[in-house]
Amino acid sequence: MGKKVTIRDIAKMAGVSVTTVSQVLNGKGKRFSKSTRERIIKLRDQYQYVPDFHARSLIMKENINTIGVLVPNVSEPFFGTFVEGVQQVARQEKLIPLIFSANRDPKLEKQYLEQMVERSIDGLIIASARMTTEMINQALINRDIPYILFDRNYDQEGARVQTDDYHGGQLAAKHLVELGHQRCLYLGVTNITENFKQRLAGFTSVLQAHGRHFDEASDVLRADLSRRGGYQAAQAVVDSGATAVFAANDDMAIGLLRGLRELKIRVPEDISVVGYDDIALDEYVYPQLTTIHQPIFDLGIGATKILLDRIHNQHRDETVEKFPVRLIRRESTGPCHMV
Amino acid sequence: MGKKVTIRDIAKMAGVSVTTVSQVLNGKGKRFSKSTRERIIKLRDQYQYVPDFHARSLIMKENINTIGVLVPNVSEPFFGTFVEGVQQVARQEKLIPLIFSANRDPKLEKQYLEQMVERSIDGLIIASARMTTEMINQALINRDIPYILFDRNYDQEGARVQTDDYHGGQLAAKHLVELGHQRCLYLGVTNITENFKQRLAGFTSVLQAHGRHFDEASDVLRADLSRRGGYQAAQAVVDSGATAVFAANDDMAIGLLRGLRELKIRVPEDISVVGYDDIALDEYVYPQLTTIHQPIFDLGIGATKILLDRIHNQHRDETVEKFPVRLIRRESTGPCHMV
DNA sequence: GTGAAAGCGCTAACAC
DNA sequence: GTGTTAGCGCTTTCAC
Repeated sequence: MGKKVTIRDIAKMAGVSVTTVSQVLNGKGKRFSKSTRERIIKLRDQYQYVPDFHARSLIMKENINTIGVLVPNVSEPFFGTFVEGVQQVARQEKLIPLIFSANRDPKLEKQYLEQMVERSIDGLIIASARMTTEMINQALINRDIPYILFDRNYDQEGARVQTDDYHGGQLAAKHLVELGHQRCLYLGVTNITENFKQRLAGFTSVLQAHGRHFDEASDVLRADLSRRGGYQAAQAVVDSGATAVFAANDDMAIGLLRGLRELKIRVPEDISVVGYDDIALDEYVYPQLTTIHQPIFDLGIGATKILLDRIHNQHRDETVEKFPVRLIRRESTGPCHMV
Repeated sequence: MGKKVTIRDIAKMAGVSVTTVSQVLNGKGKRFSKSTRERIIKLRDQYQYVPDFHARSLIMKENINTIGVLVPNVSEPFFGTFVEGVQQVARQEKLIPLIFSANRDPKLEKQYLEQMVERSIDGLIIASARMTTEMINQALINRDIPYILFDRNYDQEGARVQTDDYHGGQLAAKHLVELGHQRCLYLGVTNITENFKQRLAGFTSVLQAHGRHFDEASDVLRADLSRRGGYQAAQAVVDSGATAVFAANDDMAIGLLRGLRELKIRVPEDISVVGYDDIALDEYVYPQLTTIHQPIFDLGIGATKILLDRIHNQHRDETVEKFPVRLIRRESTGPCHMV
């Protein structure tokens, strides 16, 4: 316990200068005698000397091998899986991922962002629907830190990984139309971020193309983007008389499933439910959830790889990497049984 | 974009010395004239000057207001909720929580730990069943960093938050005995960590006290500590002929629920299932899971508060704070229907 | 082969 | 009221 051993301590004990120790320990000590080198190495091991991180980064300015990851909430399965993808690449590349979970609080997000910048991270992955590019740049204080955006507005600039939400919405609608449903509902938030808007737009377009009536005023149910939100919306869903619901994400859908069950509504016999994301949980709820699959884990991997590329190659272009979505049919959807 | 503005730049522009700037910006500038102070503040805002973190911590050595949180896996609901508890306190206390998710990989855990130490965090919360106190101390390189243990072996030293796992096991057994079950199974890992051992011991003790036959060789089913593990164990559970199962945690129980459903076994009519933890999901699965409640969120809060106390007051005692567990009866358990 | 010296950006005694 | 100076622990030129 106690005083930290510094490079000077080692130098003194080895009877050499700090320069020598520094050089040797950084693999630049070819010019020193073998005996000196060995003496220093031995001392380092013996005293468990580790160079001070701050002193080091004060000089070196880069190559810290740290990336920051800002997500709304790690405890949501969606972001949890995303973070796992990031971590997988991080492990391979010997990167340290600093995870920040900002609880969708813009002020906190900004604060965390500033913290990361101060701590001289090499790059950033930002999954926040709330922050505008402007806010991000401001927090980055014009420092030249590469970052990748994820799960956010389309209308912003910046490199990012993205899935085709519009197509996802289309897939959901097509599936329900094929099952014969006449009246379909969208359950979710309508205007918060572009990705949700896109899902809804894709959904609407297919519905209308098949002659279904759908307008936002009557066929969109707003609810909190959470299991609880979906749960609480169950009664409204039933009251609407619709036979199918497309939920903005799986969490809502799972909540809705519970709500419907408690109201003695059978899924899919009475009402079909489609979710969005394909979180790991979907197979464990009852009935198993039909959903639009997003490759969440791969998105984490992809985002990290792109980031690394930008860190090392100083790309200034705004790559947009698209990942495919697809329908996963499980048990929560079925043919329309309305007479 | 580009050069970072330093304290010297500000000083030059304000026509004062760096000391003046430093003092003013750190709220220690009472002795300076108002005009000087205002000039400096204005310049800082204008150029968005932020003191360099590393330069700062090189001198200050503490009061960085950062704590490290090491968990096996943020994407597991249990740890996700725990981390949320930590974050709540962190927000209130203006602490920055650095979250590390080490995927139960001891080497990674050690590496992350070292990283945290280097980055001069003020304290640590370690949730790892794998690391021994010795390993932790080694990674901490004898630096005097306060840390709190969570969800791990009892037989280690160190301050920690803890729940009474033995009692939890007892509660589960008592519940099943009261429902008339004769043959009960324990599904889980048997000997990895003390908390699981305790659950099993408590469970066993009550069963035997009530004259039930229970021995580890035949009545303990081993499976992976995950939803998948529970799922895969379903057939074995059925084959055993038992009418009730106590799963080591909720994730396993939820997996088991799915497995039993697919095997057309009714829960709770044919088999009762009790989980452990009371993760938020329990109310959303079908049937809703009867479980032993651990105050996960509160444990996060508690751990953080104790840590803060230790950071500020330099306690050297090894506080062990106990949190209560209780049975939450839901739908997955019922009277034994065996003839 | 080795080391002295400069300096990264900042804070804090201690002068003036 | 304000500035000088001395580091924090480290890396890196450059001289010997």
